[in-house]
Amino acid sequence: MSHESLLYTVTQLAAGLGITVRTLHFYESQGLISPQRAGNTRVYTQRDRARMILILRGKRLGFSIKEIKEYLELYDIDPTHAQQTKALLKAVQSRIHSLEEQRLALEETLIELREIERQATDALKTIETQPKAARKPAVATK
DNA sequence: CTTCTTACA
DNA sequence: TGTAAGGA
Repeated sequence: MSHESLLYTVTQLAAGLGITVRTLHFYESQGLISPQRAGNTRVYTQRDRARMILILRGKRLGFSIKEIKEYLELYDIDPTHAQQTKALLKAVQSRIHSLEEQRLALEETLIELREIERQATDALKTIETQPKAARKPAVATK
């Protein structure tokens, strides 16, 4: 396994992943990655890079740092990846369910807003149609 | 100039 | 996560 030695500096890895150095420091502070150190300077390995790719995907799909961290921890131990795969499936199904609930709530909100929009539009149409003489100002004109 | 930590937004 | 600050 001689390919496990490709190393990166913070700047290189950040650029390669399309993120900032600050982001790498952030995930490290959250315990999701733990790069080696050459003195006090961080040295990232291929493994760190692979983990970051998983982290970024998890974030993109809406998972919390905690959830992503738990998944990565399982990924480390269980070699067969059986346990983490089951956990992943569960988390993914949960996320799908959550998003579907949000979609339902969103659709109901849109229905209500469109109803209000319709009523307001009708009300204005009625008002604008009335002759000026028929309108009664709420406040007397100076 | 690059990197690191700490802290606040 | 961005940004700023201060040190190595």
